[in-house]
Amino acid sequence: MTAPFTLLTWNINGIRARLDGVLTYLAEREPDVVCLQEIKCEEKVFPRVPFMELGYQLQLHGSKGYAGVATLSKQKPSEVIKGFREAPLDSHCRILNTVIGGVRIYNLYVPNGTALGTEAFTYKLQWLERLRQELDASARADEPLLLCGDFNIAPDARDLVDPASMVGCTHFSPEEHAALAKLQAFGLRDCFRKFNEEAGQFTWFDYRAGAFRKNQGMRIDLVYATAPLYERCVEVVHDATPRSEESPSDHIPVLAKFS
DNA sequence: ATGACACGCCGAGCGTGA
Repeated sequence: MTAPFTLLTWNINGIRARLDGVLTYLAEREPDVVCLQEIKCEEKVFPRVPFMELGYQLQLHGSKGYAGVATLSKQKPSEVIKGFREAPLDSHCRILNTVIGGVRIYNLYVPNGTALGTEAFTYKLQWLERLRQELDASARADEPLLLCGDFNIAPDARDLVDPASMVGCTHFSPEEHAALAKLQAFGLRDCFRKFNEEAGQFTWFDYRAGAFRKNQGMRIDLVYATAPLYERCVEVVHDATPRSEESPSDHIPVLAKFS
């Protein structure tokens, strides 16, 4: 995109349970591109009309009651790919790959992994490995490319409350960090950390035990960009305000501005 | 040490989340 744009990435934990809040937020902020994760519905059930009325084009990749991603944009994408390029294609519906205004944008809901040693954990690692392979085969680090979404990995010790207590747990294991590092080694940089080096800057808070009130969470919703786009990144903000609204998602939105 | 919320699943607990 030669023009400036704002990007919003937000795991909304069910579009049907969150519709009013998301619409209100988009109407206020008017981001150019919106990457939603965990829409938790099939494409035919997604409430398209109110988003179209806000001026968005909708690209959906969803399945019944679980996972699913949606990319909304004011400008019509020039390319839309659901899932990986090569079979097997993303049966959980976790990847939506679009080109909007000349920028390839991967909207990602990385598998949770459940627990170390489980099939789900192996799936998470393999999924990240496949993503790196796809980038190698189809993308270039010297072109504008953006990966954003719910990575389900806290990149470093600043990105959760008590690293010591997370040893042996998913989201902060050496295996996941290695997979993330390998993905990043394609030539991607963490846009939030361009502007903020502090610990305790979280995007997800457990619904239980007053975690949000106590700022006990994790930074797992991330925006990665290749160098040409990273240079154009002028702001990344975690916006906690929707968490104080009624019936919030357990994730807060992340807004990134590019000049 | 454990549990604590919430979603969507054809209707009740359950799988899943992180």
